[in-house]
Amino acid sequence: MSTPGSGAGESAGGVVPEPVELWSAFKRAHELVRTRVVADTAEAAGLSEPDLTILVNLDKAGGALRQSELAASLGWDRTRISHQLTRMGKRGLVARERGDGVTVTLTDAGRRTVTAVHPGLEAAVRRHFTDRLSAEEAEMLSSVLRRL
Amino acid sequence: MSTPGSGAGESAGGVVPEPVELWSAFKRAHELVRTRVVADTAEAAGLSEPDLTILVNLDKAGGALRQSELAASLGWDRTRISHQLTRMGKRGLVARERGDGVTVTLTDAGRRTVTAVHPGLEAAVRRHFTDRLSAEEAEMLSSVLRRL
DNA sequence: TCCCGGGAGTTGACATATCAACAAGCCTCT
DNA sequence: AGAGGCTTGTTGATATGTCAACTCCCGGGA
Repeated sequence: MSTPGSGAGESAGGVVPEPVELWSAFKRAHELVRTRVVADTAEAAGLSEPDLTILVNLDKAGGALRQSELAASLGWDRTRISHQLTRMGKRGLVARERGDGVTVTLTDAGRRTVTAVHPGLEAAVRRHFTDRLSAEEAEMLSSVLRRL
Repeated sequence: MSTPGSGAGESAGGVVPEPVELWSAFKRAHELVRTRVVADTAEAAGLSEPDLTILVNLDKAGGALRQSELAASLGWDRTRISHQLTRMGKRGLVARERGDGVTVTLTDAGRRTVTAVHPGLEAAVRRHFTDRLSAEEAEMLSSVLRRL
């Protein structure tokens, strides 16, 4: 299926990839970067990738978020968040309070953990991801990702 | 808000995003697109996303691959592939043969399934992913993803 | 008031992913 | 031949993700 069928709107020099191919490449890149970053960071701190994701997101938001907002900001399902927070709660990284909905808070231990891990995380993300992009690529990628 | 739109190459005033932020955006976009595409395709055919991933990859390779090559082309771990193929083997979608390593083959049922699902998959990927990218963006994304 | 419907969270059962240990084939060196 | 060491694949235990109920709360109508 490599032939376009109709040579509509082909621009010089660049080949517009097939949709499914591009999506496969996207998944593969995600997989590779994720694996490498996790190997370089979470592992060292006794954290899993989802742990780290939640901690970083809460930290970025100032330490507290409504559970539904946390879910939305990650693109996660509500049951996934619920299970994950339950596990993290048992380990003392986060706390939940009922109010108007449920508010999730970083505990002191959680804050200490994310503070300790963040420099290594940033270094790993640079090493395995952003350092491999030019400035223009990073900007374009950022705008594209926001749009999805 | 600087929206590049159709402007090419000009990056006046563009803000290069923070590494961790960009990575979070990447993960979120992956999550959202994945969820939507799966909801529109796999669900209908009784397939999970990993099932679909394997089937499409095998199909693209002509129907057979060494297990380690399959793993490498997806960025998957060997135990993940092994478990996944075991599950799919039980459902008759793929078969394994020992030889120089292990060769994974699409069964007739597997081939029929992927053929049946492919049009819907392509439509869903367009709808939720590539249709939201300009041609230049798709090209650049493709080159960036290959590099990772 | 009662009932209905939707949003938000939880729970338990099952599917998938990860980790550590193991097995088998295949080199090479001695 | 036989002892290491490397690559590939498997297995079982545990962690994480998904699906289908279910609860609880709230805000209309009739």
